[in-house]
Amino acid sequence: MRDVATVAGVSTATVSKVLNDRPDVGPEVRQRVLDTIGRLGYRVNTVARGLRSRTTDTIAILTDDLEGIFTTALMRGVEEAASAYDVSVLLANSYGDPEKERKHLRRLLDRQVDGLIIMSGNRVRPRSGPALPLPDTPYVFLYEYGMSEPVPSILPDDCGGAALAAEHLLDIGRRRIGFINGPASWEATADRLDGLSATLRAAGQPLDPTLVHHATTWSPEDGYRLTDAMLTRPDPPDAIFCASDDLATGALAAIHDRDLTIPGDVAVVGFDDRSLAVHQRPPLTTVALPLLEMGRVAGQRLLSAVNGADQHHELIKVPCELKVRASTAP
Amino acid sequence: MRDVATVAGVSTATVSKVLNDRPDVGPEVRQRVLDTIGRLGYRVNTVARGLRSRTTDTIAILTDDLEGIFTTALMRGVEEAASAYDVSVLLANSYGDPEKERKHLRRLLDRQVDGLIIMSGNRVRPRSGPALPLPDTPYVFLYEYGMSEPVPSILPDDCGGAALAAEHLLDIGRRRIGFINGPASWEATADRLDGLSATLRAAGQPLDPTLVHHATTWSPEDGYRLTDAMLTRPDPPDAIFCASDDLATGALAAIHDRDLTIPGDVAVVGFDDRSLAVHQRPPLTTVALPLLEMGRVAGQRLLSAVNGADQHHELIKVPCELKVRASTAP
DNA sequence: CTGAAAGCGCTTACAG
DNA sequence: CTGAAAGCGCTTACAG
Repeated sequence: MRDVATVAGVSTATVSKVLNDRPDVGPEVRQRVLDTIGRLGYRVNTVARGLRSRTTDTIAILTDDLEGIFTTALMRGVEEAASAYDVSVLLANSYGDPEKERKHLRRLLDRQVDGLIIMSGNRVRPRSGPALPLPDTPYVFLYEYGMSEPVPSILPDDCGGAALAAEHLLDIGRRRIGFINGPASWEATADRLDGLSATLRAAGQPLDPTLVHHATTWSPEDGYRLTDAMLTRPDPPDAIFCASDDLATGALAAIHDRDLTIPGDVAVVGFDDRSLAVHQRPPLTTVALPLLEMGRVAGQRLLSAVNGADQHHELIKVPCELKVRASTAP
Repeated sequence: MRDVATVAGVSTATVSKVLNDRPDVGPEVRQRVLDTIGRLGYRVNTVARGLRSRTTDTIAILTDDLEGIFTTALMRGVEEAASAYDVSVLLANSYGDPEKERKHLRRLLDRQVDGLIIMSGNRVRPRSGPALPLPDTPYVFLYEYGMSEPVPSILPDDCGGAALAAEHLLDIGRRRIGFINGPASWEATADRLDGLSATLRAAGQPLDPTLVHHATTWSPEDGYRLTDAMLTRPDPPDAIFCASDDLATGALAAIHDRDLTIPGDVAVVGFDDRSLAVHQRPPLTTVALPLLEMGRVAGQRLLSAVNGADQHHELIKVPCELKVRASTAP
C-alpha cells in the first residue's frame, strides 16, 4: 500500500479511501490510484484491515454433524449468501459434544468472527444456548432452535409442507389418505401430522385415525410393513403420505408387490426430496425441505445482525415446496 | 494484553512470551502471568497476532461441488486434521466455475490463508492448475489431481480397492467373477478393472472378458440389467463385483428376482460404502472409499507444507478398506 | 530472564 | 479534497 501511495504520489490515507470507495477523493486522484493499484497488482491485506476496522468479514458455521444428510445443502445456502457479500465462511464441527463446541467457540471468538451460525445437520429440535456466552457476537440457529435466546432460529415449515401434500392429494381426487409418520421422538413428525390433519379437516375430509401410523424408524422396511398392513384392510387407502422419502420408498415397493398401480390404485407422496426420490419407479412426488433457502436465510439474517439489525427470539419457518412427480400424476 | 501486563506487573512482551510458550521466562513470572490471564479472562486477538506473525492458522477448502456425495466425509477429515493443530478451516464453493474459483482464491489470498485444499466433491480426474497462481501459498489437491503442479494430490487407491474385492471373492471360493464397471468416462473405472483383473490373473484365475461390462450410468437400473443378462448365460458367474454400491443394489435385486440366493448362488461386492450398502438385504459387502482418511491426509500434508516441508508432484493413493457383510459372508 | 521499542498493514478522526 | 499522525493488539529482534 505504501508502494501504491508512493508511485501514485499520494498518501496511504488516500489509497485507503479509494479502496473503500469513500466519497471524499477527487476523481482524477481516484483514477490515478486505481491505475496504480492495477499496475502494481496490489491487494489489500484483510488481516491488517480487520485489526484496524474491528470487523473480519468472516462468519462461522458451527455444526453438530458435518456428515448429516442435510448438512451440505444448508451449508451451500449459507456459503451462497455470505459470498454475495464477500464474507468468508469458517467451518467447525462439534460432533454434538458441548466440550468441543466450547473449544471451537473460543477459537472462533479469538479469531474475531463477525457472527456465527449454530447448525444441526440432523433434525429440528430445541437446544440450549451456545456452550459459551456470546455477548458481543451475533448468531442464529439453523435447523434447530433455541428456547429463549434472543436470536432467530431458521426452520423448515413442516406443517405447511404437509398441508401442501394434503391439498395436492385432495386435488387429484383422493379421499382416503393414509399417513405413515416417522418416529414420534422427532419433533417434525408432530408438525407434519398437524398440517395434514388440519388441511383434510378444513376440506371436510377428516383424516381417518386408523389410517395414521407412527413408524419406529425412518427406514423403507417400516414403510413397506405399514403400507402392506393398510392394503390388507377391506377399505384400503387410495393415497399414502409418508413423512420421509425412505418410508415412501418402502410404500412404493409394498404397493408394487400387491400388483396395485401407482398412482391409479394408490398415490404416494414422500417428504424431504432426497435424491433417491426422483430415481424411484415411479418417480416420487414429495415435499422438498427448503434446505438451500434455509441456509440463505440464516446467512442473510446473520449478516444483517452483524450490520446492526436488532435480533429477538423468533422461529422463522421457511416454506417447503411440493415436487409433483409420477407417483401422484398419472 | 496491556491490562494483563499491568496487573501482573510485567511488560506485554513477557505476556506474549508466556502466551507463546517461549522458554525464556522465569517460572514464577510465568505463573503470575498465567494466573492473571485466567483471572482477567484474557483472550488473545488472533487477528492482531496474524498481522504481526504473518501466519493466520487458517486453511481453506475450495471445492467445485459442495453437495457432492463424498464432499462431507472429505471435509470432515480435513476439519479433523486442522482442528488437531488449532487451525481453522474456511469453506469456499466454486461450483466448478474457473471465474468463481479465481474470485475465491483472490479473497482467500487477501485473507492471508496459510494454505489451500483444492478439492473435487465429485470424482477423480485431472485438472489444470489453480485459477490463480499461488507462488507463496502451499496447496494440495484432494480427490482430483494436477498434471504437473509441484504439489501432492490425494486420491483413493481404486486399483488396490478392487484387488481387495478380488482376493476376498477368491478366498470364499468363487471362480467365475463377473464385473459391472461404471461409465468409462470416469477414470476410477480403469483402475478398478486393473486391480480386479491383475489380482485374478495372479491367482491363476484370469477374468473372463465376456463377464466384464461397462454400465452407461452408475444407476441400480444398469446394475439390474447387466446382472440379469449374465444370469441368463449357460455359465453364469458365481460372484458379481460392481464398481459402485448403486450398481450393486441393482445386482442384488436381479439375483433376488431370479430366485437365486445371495451369497449361496451369487456373491455380490460393491464399491464406495455409501450408507445404502449396509441397508441392503442382504447387507452389501463393499470396498469403502477412504474419504475421511483422505481428508485427514490432505490436511496433514498441507499443514506440514505450511510449516516448511518440501512439496513435489506426487499422487498419494490412500488404501481402501473392504467391508465384509452378508452379501458374501453366509 | 525481562522490557523498551519498533513495526506488521491497514483505517480513521482530524487539521488544513 | 488531501495528508500527517495515531493506533488497532500483537510479536520480535535487541539491549541490558
